[in-house]
Amino acid sequence: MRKPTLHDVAAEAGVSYATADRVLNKRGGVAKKSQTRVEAAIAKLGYQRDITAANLSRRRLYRFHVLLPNAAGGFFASLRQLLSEQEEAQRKARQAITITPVPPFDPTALALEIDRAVGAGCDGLCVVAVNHPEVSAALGRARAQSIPVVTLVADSAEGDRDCYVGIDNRTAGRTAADLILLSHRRHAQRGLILPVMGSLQARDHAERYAGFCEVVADQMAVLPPLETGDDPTRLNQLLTAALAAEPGITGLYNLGAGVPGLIAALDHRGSDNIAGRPVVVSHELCNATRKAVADGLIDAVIDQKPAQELSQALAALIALSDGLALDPTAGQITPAVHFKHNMPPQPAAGPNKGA
Amino acid sequence: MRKPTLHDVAAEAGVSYATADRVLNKRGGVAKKSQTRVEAAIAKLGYQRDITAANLSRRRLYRFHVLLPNAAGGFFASLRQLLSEQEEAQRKARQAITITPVPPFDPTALALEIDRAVGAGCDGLCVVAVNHPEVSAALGRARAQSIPVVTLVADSAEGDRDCYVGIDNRTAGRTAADLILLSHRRHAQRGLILPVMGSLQARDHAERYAGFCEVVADQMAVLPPLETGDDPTRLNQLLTAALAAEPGITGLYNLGAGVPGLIAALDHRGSDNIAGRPVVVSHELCNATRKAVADGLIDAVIDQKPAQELSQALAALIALSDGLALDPTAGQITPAVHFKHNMPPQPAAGPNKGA
DNA sequence: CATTAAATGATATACGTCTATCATTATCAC
DNA sequence: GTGATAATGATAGACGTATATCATTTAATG
Repeated sequence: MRKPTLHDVAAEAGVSYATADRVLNKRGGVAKKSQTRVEAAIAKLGYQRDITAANLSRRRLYRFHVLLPNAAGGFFASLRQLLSEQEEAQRKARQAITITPVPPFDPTALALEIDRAVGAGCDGLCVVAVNHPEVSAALGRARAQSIPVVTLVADSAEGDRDCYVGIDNRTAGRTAADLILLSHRRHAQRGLILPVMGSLQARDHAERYAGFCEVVADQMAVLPPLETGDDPTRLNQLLTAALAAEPGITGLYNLGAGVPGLIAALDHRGSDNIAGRPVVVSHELCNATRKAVADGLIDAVIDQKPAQELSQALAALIALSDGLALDPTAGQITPAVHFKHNMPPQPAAGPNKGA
Repeated sequence: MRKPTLHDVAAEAGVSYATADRVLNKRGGVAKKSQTRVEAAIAKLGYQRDITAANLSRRRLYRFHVLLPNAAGGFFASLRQLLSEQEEAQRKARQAITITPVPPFDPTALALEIDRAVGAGCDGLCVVAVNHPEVSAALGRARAQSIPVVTLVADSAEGDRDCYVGIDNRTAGRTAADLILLSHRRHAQRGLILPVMGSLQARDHAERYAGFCEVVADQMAVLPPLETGDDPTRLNQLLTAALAAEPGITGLYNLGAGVPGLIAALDHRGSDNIAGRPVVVSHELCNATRKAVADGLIDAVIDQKPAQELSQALAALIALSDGLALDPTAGQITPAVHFKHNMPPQPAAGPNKGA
């Protein structure tokens, strides 16, 4: 027995195809009686609209807007790069993706771009959230027009979006804590840990920090975190000073950006005996962290796998605009943990061949 | 400008739709001249067949056969469970998946089931490979009929399959090594490590072992591996004896199955001071390893994320049967590393609601 | 009962591809 | 040139849905 079609539903309900269609697509102008009969038939037959046929008929193009912070270099730059590489492939799947760079941490600018995307016609939004009433309001306006919203990397309030795709930052902080505990595993002396972060205001940093402290606090001493604003220069200065002031530091958790500053401060100390240097755990696999791991300056890197995040975000948008229920694991990303000897190969950075 | 259709291609090539179709679908009976003109037109217009329309027209059903070892409990049991849960969702996507249990490590039985699946009509095979000429031959027969073959979890020779979906076992072994190195990081004394494995004959075990040794060998002493045949009882016996014989062991790498035996042997030693106990790294997140980590008997678990493997394997089969080029990262799975404080929630084991 | 509005049915076209049939034209050997 | 074969063109129906039009039936109102 093949999949039931809308014709089958109409027959089962004893109405015409047109009426069944009116119910299915909520076109209105149907008597309540017919409405219920059609719905009953749909339930009875287990009818599922054939989305491919529907899309074919509609000449559907999924128009997705992705708003990414335009921070130069680093994590978001590689995200933008990845996305533009995927663009061609997505086009084949009837997806037209518009990438809009947005000033980072600027709620007004982000809200403006959200409204603009909605105005320009859009079937789905993918946004790196900034927690702010203006942004919430703009996302609310989008969702009021039933435009699906997916937050990427940084989440917003649950009511603001349909799905969050990214790592659980609290768990990531706990992972870092476990790594540092492991490094002190066979060590009698109590550890002294220094967290290094961009800002306690940034929700993702705050969550990582909280998760980290939850686990580490009762087994080790944790110094007050350095807040660097993700600025390498400032990070270098603060960290150099802190290391000088506290020679007993046995571990560092760098949970934000500004890795070059971290490296400068660590490198400066010279490469005396490895066992004596603090254990260093950092986030995000990039050129800087790769090199630092290879050089033995960073012990472990927690990576959120931007490529996978992107494809899951787009998949979620498609599912949402098809009106499918998201399975609960849709947005979950398990971060990868990398060390000196299990580094994945550097992805080829070459642009697409051909015109 | 919208996507070009096959009609556009025909017009561009100056032939009829029928001829363009004959070329596109290799029906034969076309003059070489027309053939090249059509191909040139396809290239010029960048024509891409609309797969959704094609599938609609063909009433296509992807009939995939998944052959999984029928080992009771443990890793493959959870794989089978996952797969049957996904079945309903896949059906919506025009996929009919047949799960066939196969005796583990039995090349003849596996080859037989492969041939049977091919005979029964099949558009794609997903197999946990066993390296053996009989299996290679059966896979070769399948591929001779241009049935795509994906190996899952355990790879076969490169020529036998189109794609391998799973972790890189050598890299996983290196990850385990890095974890153990990290645990000895702040430790002056040279470590003494005992590897515990199912069999050196199993390719995945051998690869993990090799990767592990590559990294660890020059910094620590590695004892000859225990070969347990993945049997918990035997593992318990061998390990208990080994721990008694070598009280100086500082680390264990359990790279196969039989975790309950591992736990019995470790538990038996009593929970004296944690710092004194060997560091334990194991594979596969399951009830046994979860509990052992919670109890502090296992320090880290490397998991290959069976759910993700399955969905990637099916995605690869679809891409292959659509004749698309696989992107090179299609089969790559980055294993997750879990510790006591970053355990993911136990997935709900409930069956699908409704009939 | 007549009048108007609401609900429904019947039907046609389109989306882009696949498949099949049949008529037409080109090509070859002899 | 004749006949046979190969290549091509023209066309129609199907897949399941979306969308629109128009005619018809049903219900509501006075």
